[in-house]
Amino acid sequence: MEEDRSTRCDDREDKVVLKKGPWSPQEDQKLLSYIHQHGYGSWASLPSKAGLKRCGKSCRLRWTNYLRPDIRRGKFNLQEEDTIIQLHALLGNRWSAIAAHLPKRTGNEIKNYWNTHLKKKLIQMGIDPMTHKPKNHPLGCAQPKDFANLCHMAQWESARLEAESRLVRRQSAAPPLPPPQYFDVLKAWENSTTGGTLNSFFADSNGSSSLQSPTSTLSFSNNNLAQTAALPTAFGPIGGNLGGHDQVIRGIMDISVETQDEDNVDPIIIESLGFPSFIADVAPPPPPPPPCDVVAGGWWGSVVEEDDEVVVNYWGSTLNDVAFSNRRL
DNA sequence: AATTGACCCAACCGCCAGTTG
DNA sequence: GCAACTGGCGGTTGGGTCAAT
Repeated sequence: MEEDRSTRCDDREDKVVLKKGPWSPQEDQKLLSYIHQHGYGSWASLPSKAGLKRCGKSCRLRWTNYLRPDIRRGKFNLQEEDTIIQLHALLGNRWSAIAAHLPKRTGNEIKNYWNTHLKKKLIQMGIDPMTHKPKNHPLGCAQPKDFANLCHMAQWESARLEAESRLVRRQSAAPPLPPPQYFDVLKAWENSTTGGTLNSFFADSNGSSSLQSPTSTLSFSNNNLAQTAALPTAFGPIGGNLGGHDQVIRGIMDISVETQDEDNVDPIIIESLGFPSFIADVAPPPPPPPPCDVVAGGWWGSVVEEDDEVVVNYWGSTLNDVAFSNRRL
């Protein structure tokens, strides 16, 4: 492939001197009118065609973070804050994945907001913004396997979302991206809260599953299903108290309905939870945890014994929030 | 009014994965 | 299989703004 060398941002001897720094209104106008007429098929060749002395990378950034018409600027509302915090707990610093659940917000904007506002907010609440655990939480040393499974699902879906959006971008460069596909787990969740049943999501225990997004080539293998099916069992300790999965799920549904007031996240919930390390699969493995005296079931078991509703409430709220944000896309 | 420091955010940088020849 | 290239992402920075002194 022949590269238009003048469009690279790297320093080169044969380069055209490229402008850096803030964009002028004239440059914005040039970029906008070019994209309006031709779309943005190739960022590498766009600057020269549009008459801009910028590298393609800079043009792409300007477009995606500022000029795109579907960007909402201004303060984040409580619902958005809530969603960001909870998605960060699930996905870590994967801003683009988080942005996929926040319509009209860019990853860069969310990243900035996290670094300048939300991080401090959590710290003030006594929560470690990276692990989402209360600092010095006595139970913070164990991570339940089932939580890891749920986390794994979230990450898996996130990766799928990214792959699909990449595919779509390649298939049609100029037209705006379609709304991201549902987090399948959340889709089932949402379905269940609006008349469907979550049981149908878990119904097929034979290993086949209808969980497949229209564009995804991924399907649930037996192994994947085993992990997926861990969701109901993730509530096993509670199920033991409540008497089976159905009841557990119904309980979760009820709570999720109660948490429809998405502006209301009780900090006590977060504090009492001692969030598990959701990002454990993404980040390098943490140092071995110090020995701790928790009952069988570790973090989960302990918290459940003390306050099982709080745990369910958190997940109800988290999943509900993501589903809510998807509904608005 | 001048200075200082904190805060905010647009833009840049470096890295990585995927694609192409 | 390899090198060159592109697009995308997360981390970081620099300059503008604002409040406190």
